[in-house]
Amino acid sequence: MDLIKDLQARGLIEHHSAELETIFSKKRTVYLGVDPSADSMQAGNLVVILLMKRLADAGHRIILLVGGGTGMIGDPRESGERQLADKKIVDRNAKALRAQMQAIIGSKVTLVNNADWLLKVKLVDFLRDIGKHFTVNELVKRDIIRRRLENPDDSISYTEFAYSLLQGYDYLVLNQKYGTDLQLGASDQWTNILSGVELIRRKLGKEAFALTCPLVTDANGKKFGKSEGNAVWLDTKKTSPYAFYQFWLNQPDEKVGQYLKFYTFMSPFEIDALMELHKRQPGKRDAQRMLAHSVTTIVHGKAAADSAASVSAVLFGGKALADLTKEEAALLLREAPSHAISAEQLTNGYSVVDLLTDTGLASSKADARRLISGNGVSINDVRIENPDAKLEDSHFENGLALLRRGKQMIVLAAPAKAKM
RNA sequence: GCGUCGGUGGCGGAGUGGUCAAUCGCACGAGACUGUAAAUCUCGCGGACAAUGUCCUACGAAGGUUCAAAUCCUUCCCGGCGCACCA
Repeated sequence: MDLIKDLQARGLIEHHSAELETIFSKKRTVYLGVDPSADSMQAGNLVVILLMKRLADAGHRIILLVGGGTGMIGDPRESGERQLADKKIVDRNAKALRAQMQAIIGSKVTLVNNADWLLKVKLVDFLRDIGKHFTVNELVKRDIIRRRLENPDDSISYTEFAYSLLQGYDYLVLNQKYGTDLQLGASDQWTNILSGVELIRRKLGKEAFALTCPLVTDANGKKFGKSEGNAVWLDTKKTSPYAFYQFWLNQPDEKVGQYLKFYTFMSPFEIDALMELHKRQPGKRDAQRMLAHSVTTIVHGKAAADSAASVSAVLFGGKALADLTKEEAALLLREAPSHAISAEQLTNGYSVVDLLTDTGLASSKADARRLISGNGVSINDVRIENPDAKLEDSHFENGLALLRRGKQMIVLAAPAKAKM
């Protein structure tokens, strides 16, 4: 299937600045900008990263821009002025993001940081050479800016107002330096991307293109926000491969089909066939299983995906810990998050509350107690009912205690000495 | 600069001297039902502890009045609006 049809079948195209046939009539140099406001990307960013990979695989040249310069400012949001990021943090985040994208997309990627040119820009030169090509009349018509102008409590600073010029300038620089002639982004970046398209046309008389994909939303129509606290990160330190796998496995029926198209490389035809099956037996969750395994493979590799699937099968297979085979128990100990308990702790009486906070399953002791009184904690699938409960020998099976918060958050506790 | 209104928990938004760790909605977490789903319902949602209670921190910041302050006063910081200045 050719690229255009594939992208359309997946619903990956939201806006495009010219006919798709024109845009893809030759090999392009494509760029995507990522804002370094965190040290890891998360599930929301992944669609557009994978879109880049799709283009790369189709033979287009790929440039990834980390917004080390624009990240100092931040693009305008719906409401409320952004906090300016600290320079050191931006630098550190930029490095982390760079490595992450490289790993997913592969080797033939050019990486640039707009701090390299934006931080050198002289104000008066910028206003003369770039600012002259933008009219305030046009800028104030933009949705987000207009909304913030109309709502006095959310007024917008000049800094954020000018953000679009910087992004436009990035495109201009990349066009001159690398011949970049296509910019990608999520649809919320559409007008910012067009700034660059316009700027290149006015200043250089050249045509450059723009393409956006839809913003991914969850079942409630909300976008996966980085600030929501429940973000699913690509960094294994922030979200373990097991948790990452579980996230995808838990997607609702209404969304699996779309996510398969957005987040995997299965062909739209295969996906449709799978969804047909799934509709007949939604309870089997085959579509979710496929989604979880595919995405985990893309991000963390096949070995990690296989392990996550195996651990999930054991944990949700309905078997008691005592009934696990040696192999299964070993697998759990190897793959699931674990926590060592010293002999003294055990003999001195180690409370379940402490165990919950020490393993990170609860954010505080108060939180741990709340969870226990809310029937949310179990060890080896036996519910802990007393908030003052201590960890005892009887809690261990095969030398392990499987601590569970809710259904999916698990940590294995094992005595420090006993190695299996 | 002057005047005026405002700044409350992740967000929105009540409260305007004790009954306030602060109504309510959203978000989030747990439970029930299910299919590790959705919808629905229930509970929870600052922290520590000798824990059905006690204490600490918290309503922009710092002081003050009071037996008692999110609530009153002073100063400062930040934002909105109006006026002035400047054009």
